[in-house]
Amino acid sequence: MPKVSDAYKEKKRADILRHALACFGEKGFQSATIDEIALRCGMSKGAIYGYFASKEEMYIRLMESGTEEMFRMLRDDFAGLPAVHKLRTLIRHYRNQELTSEWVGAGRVHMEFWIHSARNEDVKRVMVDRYERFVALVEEIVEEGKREGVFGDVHAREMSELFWAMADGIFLRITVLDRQELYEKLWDDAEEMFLRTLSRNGDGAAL
Amino acid sequence: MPKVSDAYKEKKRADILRHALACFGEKGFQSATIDEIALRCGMSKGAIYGYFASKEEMYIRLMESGTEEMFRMLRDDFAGLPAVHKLRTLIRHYRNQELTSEWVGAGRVHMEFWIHSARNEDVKRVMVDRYERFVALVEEIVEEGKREGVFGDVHAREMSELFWAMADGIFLRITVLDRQELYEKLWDDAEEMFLRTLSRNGDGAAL
Amino acid sequence: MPKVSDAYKEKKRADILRHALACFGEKGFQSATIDEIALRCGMSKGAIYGYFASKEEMYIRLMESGTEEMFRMLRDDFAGLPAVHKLRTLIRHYRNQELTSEWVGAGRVHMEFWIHSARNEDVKRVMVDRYERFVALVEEIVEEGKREGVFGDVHAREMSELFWAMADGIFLRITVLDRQELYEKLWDDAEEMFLRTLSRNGDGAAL
Amino acid sequence: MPKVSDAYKEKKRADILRHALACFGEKGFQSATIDEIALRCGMSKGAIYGYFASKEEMYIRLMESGTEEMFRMLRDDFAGLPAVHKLRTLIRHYRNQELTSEWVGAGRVHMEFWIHSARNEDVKRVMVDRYERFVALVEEIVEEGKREGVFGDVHAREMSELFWAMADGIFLRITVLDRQELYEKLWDDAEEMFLRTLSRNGDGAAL
DNA sequence: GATGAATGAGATTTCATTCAT
DNA sequence: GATGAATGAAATCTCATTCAT
Repeated sequence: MPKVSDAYKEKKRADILRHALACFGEKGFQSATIDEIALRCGMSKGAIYGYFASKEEMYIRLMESGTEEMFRMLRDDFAGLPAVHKLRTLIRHYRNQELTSEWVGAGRVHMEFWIHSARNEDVKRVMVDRYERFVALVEEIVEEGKREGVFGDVHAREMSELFWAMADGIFLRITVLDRQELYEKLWDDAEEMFLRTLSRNGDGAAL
Repeated sequence: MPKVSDAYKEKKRADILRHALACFGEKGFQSATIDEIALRCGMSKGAIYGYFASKEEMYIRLMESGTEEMFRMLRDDFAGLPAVHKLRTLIRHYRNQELTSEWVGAGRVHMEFWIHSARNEDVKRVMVDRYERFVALVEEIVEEGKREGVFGDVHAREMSELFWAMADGIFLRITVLDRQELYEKLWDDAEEMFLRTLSRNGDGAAL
Repeated sequence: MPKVSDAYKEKKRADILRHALACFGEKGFQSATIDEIALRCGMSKGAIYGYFASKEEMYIRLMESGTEEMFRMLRDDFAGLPAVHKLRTLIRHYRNQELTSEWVGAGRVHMEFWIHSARNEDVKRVMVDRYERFVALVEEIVEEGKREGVFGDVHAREMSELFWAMADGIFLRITVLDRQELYEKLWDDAEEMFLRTLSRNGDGAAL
Repeated sequence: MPKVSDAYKEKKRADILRHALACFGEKGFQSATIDEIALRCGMSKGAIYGYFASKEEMYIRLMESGTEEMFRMLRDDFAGLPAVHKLRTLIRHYRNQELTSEWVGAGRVHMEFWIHSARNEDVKRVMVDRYERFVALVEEIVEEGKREGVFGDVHAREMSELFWAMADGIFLRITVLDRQELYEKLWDDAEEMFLRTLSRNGDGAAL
């Protein structure tokens, strides 16, 4: 078995992370045990430790992973769109997400990260770095809209922060309530509210 | 014929909860230990168990507590105000909150409740009950504003849900980032955005 | 059971240390397990940790303990004796020690401390402090003998260091070989060799 | 018809042992890991197991090794010398040893052997065999000195045992204290003390 | 009623050894 | 023959909860 390719190892790491995410989603970071993750992976506990130095490291890698592909995907979808449609694309990406148990579980883990990061500098650093990128994404779109003349004279950075606060607030509730129709409505209302606020004359008419 | 009066016991329970909140805020529910809480209370571990059957029960009681006085306080402040000012009062109540470590800690515990409640039916029931009241509060204000003719034809229930999502989103970030000036700006922007969305003609001018 | 006297706790600590010493003696520090110590003590693992923060701490306390009573005992036996007889008393104290398995085990632990202390600063500090006292003891006796005119112009400090090196060397072998008659002979020869070296005219005749 | 010559294998074994010695010296037998040794050797773990059946076996072979060349070297240096000078040569061989970290590390391993051997019959057998040779070496020199008429009527075997006890005692302390000047002084004093004890008239004058 | 010593089930992590490739 | 991924049996330490005093 040894002398495996890097690709194999990378696949294995991703595999473990996938199962770990499921466990963390179901039980929470603290309550999920390595035994359980190993069981789900069909590996021994020791093997897990060959890929990750600690449960904490798995947690952190989990947070880092997925960001890249998410951004790549958005970049593709955004290509050539005006600011308003970029925002709508982003919002609908979330809005149309089906609330599978995997996705809700992942959302819970994501929420837990925020809490956890408040108490752990390593996690915090990763989390803040990651969020800086998300904030920058929307901030740039808003600036773009301002240049295009469709958005009014808003403070792009603050608007972005508010956007993500709203998004996290929606995730937070849905994580518990798990109601698809509420989720969609919240995003629809949020979309309207947010775009109206950004729009030049404040009524969002032209959008 | 109990040795201590019920009032005394109630005071003691509140006392324990206060200290427990501080511990949970600092370390998180799982990491905070009974030993630590007992130490802070200046009581023995055994004594704590005379008031609460388990750590989990303390957690749940904590979630319940505080709501009543919060509502009482708001009811007093709201007396006789038109809907718009009720909302502004509510928002400013949060906005003007100083980010002391106690308050931020309590915020973290609040966030943790949401996560925790997703995985525990007992906690969930309490949490959902509690949130129902908060949602109803803003829902009623919105309905009132509609009757007053200052709010447009919005869906009061959804608006209220969105409001609290936004609020929780703000708390979530601030719980980690702990930046007073960001906190205030987010609330200021949220206030404007939310009231504009509610206002009759959509530009918030009259508000 | 709680609210026990300090004396009770102290007795318990000593009890645990006694059993730990036996385990360490038999298996060595690393191989001895907390489970085993607990079993021998007739306590639970958790109870042990109520008295000592870690296996390492037990080890260190073990090293500290016993020194005091040893010194007290020697001080009593030494009272009023001339330097030569103090030394002879000290040497015979060791020489006449019966090589019970407890004593040999304790000796092994003592030897292990030296090794361990080379690699661990905390242990080293305790060990060096302790040894400084032993070295000072013999150094003072030698100085006393010089003032009495029975010891020649030797370097008291070095002689003391050499004495204890010799002692440790004897313990080291006996710890493995476990032969009472060899042990006694080694001490007899050591006594003669050492006192001859210290004596004024170098032949030890007057001693 | 093996692919590699026996000589190659032997060299490889020696190579591994050399690196293992360094690891054991630094961390101790138990704490040193096979991973670490393999890393240092620039080999895989599996390869190591091709040369030694277990970590324990490496330890034992390590104990055996080195003795032969040490004895050969001494035999050469001793050639034609009278007993007293043989002893002085031996003592100075140690005394002039520079306390490099390798040497001190090796000393620690040597000390650990003693402890370890007390608890493991296999190790003990090897250790006792080895030490029998060292004791015999000095014993023979003492007998030789007695025949030459320069040593008094001492018990050669006991003197030899005492000599090595003293030597080990010195190594034990130096292994921890790591002070070159103390090391040299201890050996100088030991040399004088020991030779005086052996000398015919007990004052070592003629030596 | 209060106390805090004791319990004991588990959690994370380590590592010598094996063996499929 | 070499490799190093995988195993799995420990080992240390934690802590909510109980209950004798």
